[in-house]
Amino acid sequence: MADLNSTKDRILDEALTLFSEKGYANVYVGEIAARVGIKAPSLYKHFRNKRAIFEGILAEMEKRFLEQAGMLNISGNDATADVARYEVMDEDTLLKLGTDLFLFFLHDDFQRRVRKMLTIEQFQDAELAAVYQDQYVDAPLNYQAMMFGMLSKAGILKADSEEEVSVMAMHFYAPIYLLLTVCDRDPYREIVSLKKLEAHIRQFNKLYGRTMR
Amino acid sequence: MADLNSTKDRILDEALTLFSEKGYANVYVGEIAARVGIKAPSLYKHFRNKRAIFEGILAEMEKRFLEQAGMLNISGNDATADVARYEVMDEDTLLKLGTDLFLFFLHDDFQRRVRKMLTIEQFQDAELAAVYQDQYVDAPLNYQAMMFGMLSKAGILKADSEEEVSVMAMHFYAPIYLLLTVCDRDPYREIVSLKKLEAHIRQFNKLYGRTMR
DNA sequence: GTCTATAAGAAGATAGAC
DNA sequence: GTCTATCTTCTTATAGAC
Repeated sequence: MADLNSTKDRILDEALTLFSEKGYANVYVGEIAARVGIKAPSLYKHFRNKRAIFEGILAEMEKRFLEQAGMLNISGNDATADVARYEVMDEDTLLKLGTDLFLFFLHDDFQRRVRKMLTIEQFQDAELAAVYQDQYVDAPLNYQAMMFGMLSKAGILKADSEEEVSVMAMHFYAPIYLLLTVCDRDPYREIVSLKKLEAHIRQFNKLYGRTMR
Repeated sequence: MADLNSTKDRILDEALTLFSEKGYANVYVGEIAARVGIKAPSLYKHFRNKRAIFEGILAEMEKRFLEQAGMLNISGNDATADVARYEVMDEDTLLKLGTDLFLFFLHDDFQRRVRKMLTIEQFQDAELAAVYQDQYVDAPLNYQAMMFGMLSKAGILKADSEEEVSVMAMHFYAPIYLLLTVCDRDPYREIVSLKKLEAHIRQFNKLYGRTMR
């Protein structure tokens, strides 16, 4: 899917779009083919069967998720550098952090389609559920907890224990997650959701920020 | 579905179970029939077609949701009575409130299956998305906001404005929602999630409770 | 209301020409 | 690698006996 000029990648791309809108079972191979501009039987020169297309999408997904996690780790492993980076954390920086996370998940085309597809297909198979769990729950919570842990050690946020930090991460991320699912369901709610997101983060900062206590 | 002795209601019940596990398109009428203990053609004496079974479930759903909303309104309309009820609100009462909400959504068999079915089918049709939005986002948030508004007027919780109350409701409910979707995806995470829920509510109380400030 | 038999059609997949 | 023609299977739904 990296190169949308190759037919194989265009198949994956169109299939992902359709799967994310209608679910795997409601998409017919002829539909995918039509969007690519070929006939159904030609698909079988690129993929063994319909299932293989789905698995091709999962493979691409895994590849991109790993790249993404790698990026997080690079910034996350060097605690000293990170503390330095976040030392200047104020309300507007926190707001930007949350909004960026939200908008990346919401607007990145690949992210959006994969998330919707996994939402539909998550109950088919434990592996899909695990991918969803990791990507949209555990990884963001762990990342936020790591960051807030450093911020609280640096005296910027107020937390008395490791557990408080992990709850703090949930308090920061759960509203982002909720608003994300709201916008996936109804894109017209995006503007209202962005306002709610901002109100959430400002109040989060008021509740947890050292300067306010 | 009220009377599970009638074949018609047993069809709705088994269909809901299957739709919530595999999605509408992956369930065959013969499968539903087999669970009820009849053959596929016999189904058509009770429902015009497969779609009518799905719509029968939606009708039952709407009926139960309305009953449920009625119950909330009864307690919600009389503000004086509610303030009196919540005046003794302390951390343990708040904890029970949140846990009850969580466990009702999670364990009530009808709720659980309907929520999973709507999760799978939400992108098929704007009406299904709207039902989901109302039942699992807007209604709980409005209810919590109403309650926290009263509690803050009564001086039990700390909020300076209407908007703060609505953010407070999101801070209370969003983690509940997130943990709910986690448990739907993987029931083995229920025990851990209940612990996280408790930690969340205690910290919420610490952040927003008047007594702590 | 339930059954068996069967029609009708949809959808995945293959064969083989170009 | 793409096409047309076709096969096969699966699934919904109907007909008509009991």
